[in-house]
Amino acid sequence: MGATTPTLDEVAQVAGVSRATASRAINGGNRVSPRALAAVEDAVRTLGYSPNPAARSLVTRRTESIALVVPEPDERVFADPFFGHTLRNVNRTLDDRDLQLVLLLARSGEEGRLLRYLSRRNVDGALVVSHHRNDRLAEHLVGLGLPCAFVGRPWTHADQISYVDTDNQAGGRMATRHLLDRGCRRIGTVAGSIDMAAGVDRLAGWRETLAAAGQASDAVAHGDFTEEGGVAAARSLLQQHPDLDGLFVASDLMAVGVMRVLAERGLAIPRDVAVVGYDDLDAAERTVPALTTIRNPVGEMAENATRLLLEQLGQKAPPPPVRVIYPPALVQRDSA
Amino acid sequence: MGATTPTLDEVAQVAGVSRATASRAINGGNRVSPRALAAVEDAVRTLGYSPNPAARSLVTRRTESIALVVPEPDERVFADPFFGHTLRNVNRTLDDRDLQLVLLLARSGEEGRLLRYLSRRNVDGALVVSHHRNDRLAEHLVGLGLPCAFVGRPWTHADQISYVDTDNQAGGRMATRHLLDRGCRRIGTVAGSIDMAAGVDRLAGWRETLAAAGQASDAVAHGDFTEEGGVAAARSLLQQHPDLDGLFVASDLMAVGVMRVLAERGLAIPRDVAVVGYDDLDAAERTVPALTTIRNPVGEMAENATRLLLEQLGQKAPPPPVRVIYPPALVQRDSA
DNA sequence: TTGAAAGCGATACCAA
DNA sequence: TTGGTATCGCTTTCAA
Repeated sequence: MGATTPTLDEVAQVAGVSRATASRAINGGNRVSPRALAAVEDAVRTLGYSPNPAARSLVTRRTESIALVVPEPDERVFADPFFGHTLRNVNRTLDDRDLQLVLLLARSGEEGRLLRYLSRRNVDGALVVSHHRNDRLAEHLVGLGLPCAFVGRPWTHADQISYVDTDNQAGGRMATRHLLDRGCRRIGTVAGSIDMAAGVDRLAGWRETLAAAGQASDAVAHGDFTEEGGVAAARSLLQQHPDLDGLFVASDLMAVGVMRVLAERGLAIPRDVAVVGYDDLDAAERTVPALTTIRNPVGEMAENATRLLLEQLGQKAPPPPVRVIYPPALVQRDSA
Repeated sequence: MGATTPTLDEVAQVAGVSRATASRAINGGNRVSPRALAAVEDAVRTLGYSPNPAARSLVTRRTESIALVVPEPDERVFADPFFGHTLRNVNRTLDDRDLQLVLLLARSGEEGRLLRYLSRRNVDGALVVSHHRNDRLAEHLVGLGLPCAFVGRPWTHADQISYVDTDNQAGGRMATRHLLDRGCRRIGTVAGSIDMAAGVDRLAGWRETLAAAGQASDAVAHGDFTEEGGVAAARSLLQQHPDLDGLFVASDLMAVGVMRVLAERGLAIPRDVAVVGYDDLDAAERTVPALTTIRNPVGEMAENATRLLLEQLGQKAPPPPVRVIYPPALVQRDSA
């Protein structure tokens, strides 16, 4: 079977109406008599008709799909629960609307294909997550005039783009203050990538708090937000600063790696070294001891970013950019 | 500014050629004089032209994109390293071709939207992963005549669909035999979902081997291939059969949960209870003790399925379905 | 409420 | 090698 897909013309013919009426009947049924509507619906059913999306969007100039853009080598995407939570909440927020979500990953480090896909307006809008300093996404999207919303502050064009974020610097301060308060005298950090706003801001919060307390802020190692990155960073950090008694780790996933290293070295958590993570995703509850961490409202952020994007899709003129910043919160468990 | 996107007509005008020539120049440049080609390329650049995909695919009847279909509630997708590996290898295999990969998840359990998307031929082909007994994907795709390939044997229409798989039953036998060989006398299993071929086949292999050895095969609990599912299954299994000394767990991820439960109960692995997992993804190396498991060539399968799909895309007539079955292999580590 | 007809922006055939 | 032109399948005025 699958010979040829029926067209709207055939539907109209079978229903005994014009193509125009058939079209109206299919799209909401406004200004169509009940009689004609029923006839068309019947015809659609018997013919197994489904509209050709190319033909449709050629005239409507809409694709009825939006992209979730993750400019990230795919290995990382699935290892990090952050993405799973985000995807899930985006998807959930889309439930009412008849929009298809298209997940776009930067294929093997080259973003050309990704940008081209967006340029061609294969989607009506884009949600950007895990944006890096040197990807050209913000610039590209603004130039394109494509509706978009970022999860996490864009590096450039931040005044022209709607985004949601948390106050990562405040989170870094909060974590560091907690370590100071529980008596740590030598506090290091496993920071995130410096090409991501979250990495930079959390580090700044840590540094600032130590400076205010008159402590040295030289014990820094950078991870890449992966568990293995946490392992490597912890190793080099402990190597250079064996006297550390507190660690602020810029993500829970990295903290898992860090805790593995501490365990290997026979260092007790929190007695020898106290550890504070960041994110409060499921990983945090499962570590031994349970991880004290800074809660990042990942789900709310994803949902809200999606809403910001959906709002733009209706409008013809781009609405003024909106910014939503969530406050972080300390979740105390057993590691600090 | 994103006023209006230039059309091919404008490009042609600027380049001083006809629309037909401009089109040829853009698509491969065959039968176009070097002079005309250069002029068009210039015009494209200065105008910032990119072709309208809707208009294009209206006539070519191709979308230049393929779907990775995951008929799975999204929570699970990201928790399982299986998907990450699959996605990554699919993506990698696509690197040479200028095809966009579109990830389609069944949104909150309803597959209607997903099937509709495929019906409309929004993609040129589909790769299906994690297919369940009661989803209508195989039937739907065959009915549609849409090129497709499955990772894992389809429940229906298996003779009309190309797919790759491993011999899961042989894997189940292999794992169980290993437990018998190391002296286990009372072997249970945490099986996978019975609505997935892999779940059923691995269980069958276990059962068959115990029967052949004259042992009881009544200690069965079902998990859903998640870590939490493994925890729950292990609890109920140990409750009912406290005398177990060997466990075949149908996925590494579930095995992680199972090992947590055993640890809680103070049961030593493998001394008190030997454990064999399935998949051999990264999780297996990280457990303590390291997990003995059955290796599933996930990467090769994904790559091969992608190739099977790509081959179909060229053809006008559907080529005969191809089936590739990989042999499983036991990877012995410390848990059994 | 209906239908005739004018596009939407490309590709591809065919004659030149 | 080129360009005129017929499509592709649908939505959307506009008159009736």
